[in-house]
Amino acid sequence: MDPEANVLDLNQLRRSCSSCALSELCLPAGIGSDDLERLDTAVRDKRTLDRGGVLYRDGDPFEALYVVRSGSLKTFVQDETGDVQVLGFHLPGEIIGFDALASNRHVSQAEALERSSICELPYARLQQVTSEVPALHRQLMRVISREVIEEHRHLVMMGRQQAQEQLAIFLKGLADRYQRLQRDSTALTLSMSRYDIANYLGLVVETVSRLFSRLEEMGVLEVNRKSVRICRPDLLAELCRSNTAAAAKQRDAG
Amino acid sequence: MDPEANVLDLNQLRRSCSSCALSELCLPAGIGSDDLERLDTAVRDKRTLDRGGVLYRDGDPFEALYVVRSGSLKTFVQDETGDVQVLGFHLPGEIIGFDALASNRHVSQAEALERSSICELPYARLQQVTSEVPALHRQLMRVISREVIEEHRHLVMMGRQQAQEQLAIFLKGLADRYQRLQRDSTALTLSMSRYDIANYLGLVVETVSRLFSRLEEMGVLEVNRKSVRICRPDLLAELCRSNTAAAAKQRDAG
DNA sequence: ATCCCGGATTGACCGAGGTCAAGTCGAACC
DNA sequence: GGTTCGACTTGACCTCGGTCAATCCGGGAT
Repeated sequence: MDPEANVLDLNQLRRSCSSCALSELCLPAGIGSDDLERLDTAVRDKRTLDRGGVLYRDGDPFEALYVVRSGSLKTFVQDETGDVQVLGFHLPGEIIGFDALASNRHVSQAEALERSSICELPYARLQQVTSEVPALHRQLMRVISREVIEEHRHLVMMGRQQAQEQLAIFLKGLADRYQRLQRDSTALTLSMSRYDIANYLGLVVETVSRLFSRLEEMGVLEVNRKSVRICRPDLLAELCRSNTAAAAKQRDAG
Repeated sequence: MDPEANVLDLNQLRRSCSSCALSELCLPAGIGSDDLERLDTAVRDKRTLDRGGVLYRDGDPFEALYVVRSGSLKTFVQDETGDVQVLGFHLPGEIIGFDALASNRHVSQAEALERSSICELPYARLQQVTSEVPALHRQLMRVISREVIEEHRHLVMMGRQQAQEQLAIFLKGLADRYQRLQRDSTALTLSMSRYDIANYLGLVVETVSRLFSRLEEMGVLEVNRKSVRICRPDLLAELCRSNTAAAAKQRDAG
């Protein structure tokens, strides 16, 4: 927009999408390097949030989409009685804020679980760029669609699984995302509280606590406060679908 | 916009978006009449499905988005063990098929609950039109976002509510959608089976059956097979949030 | 008209997970 | 270094909803 600002951008953007370690996981995935430079112009800046810091809250006007650059966040909805449902936990490379597209207001809240840094994509600019770069448009749709599918997974987990399977699936899911981030997928650091986990799974905190203990007794995990070592990934994977056979008699609903 | 053109459109496009009774609920909502004509060119044709007919199944290549024109469908995922989770029920004006945007394959199945007719929007064509009509692009994003929000509602319902509240919310939701369709919102016709309802809510049929009976005893409903009369909409609304107070102690998760 | 079958209802019983209460532990703060 | 506070764990008990089984009922086929 402002030519002067553009020059500055080029300096600032040295460490931007084009060179970001997350570019293969984030919006740029599958985008050519020239188009990538265009995308860079849509990234306003990086925000930093401390633990508990709020990125957006319910009712906030829609201004931007956000990419987690480092750290982690939770998103949740809260009804008039104050009752909370955690919708998801978000690791680097993941994009949040889509809930506001429908009504131009956020209908959920995003909160940092630890010190986190965020890339902000002002929607007006992003829209302009996507209209110029069809590949980016497609990619954006793909990312939203992934969000829809992720929620399907969440729904299946809550609706059909036993508590123990739910926790196993949750941990396995985290481990898989660690792997995509090139982290050691057997050494998880749970930035969220037990309350958050329980709420996310539709359980109470006592149940989650007991399940961690049980999985430890079974030799699947070693748990120490927020750090979880997956000693037996094979067993964990096994637990993700045991008992499903029993539940399968509800099959072919209708 | 141009009143003259409107008259012409109505003649030319008798059976198309421009004259469709659903246009205010469907993709065209908020689109000018000239752009609407463009949208019409993206609608391939109408398909008709009988009860049990499959619109798309898990693994099918992504070809189109679909608008329910009449009748109703359910969407669901099915895991390798055959275990099903119903994701939603879809009434006229609602758009389905977004799950395939991520990977160009559907990851769920859509099945007619009764004889239904469907508008097919081939995605290649739709994409071309949306790239020419920014308003339509926005509208499409808005519709997907609504899908995300709808799934939030589903998640909250499954995660936090008692069985009776769940059923109340389900029925209230249906009634609200009936109202948008200008139908009598106190006389529901449940095109889905009790199994489908139970599965959707994460319950078993017996529980759903008992709850219908209980709500009937309470004077809230009159139930006769698939037809449900809501005698006391006020009570039904009340039931949607009672007991939430008790659950609210899990508040502020974390 | 009768049979049959699948969806739906109802009852008796049971168990996974919620509730309530009593600790334990670690980290932050004087 | 002790105190405090909140997150977490563990145990005892209870309840809601699941399980199993016995009908009921209506619609379609013979």
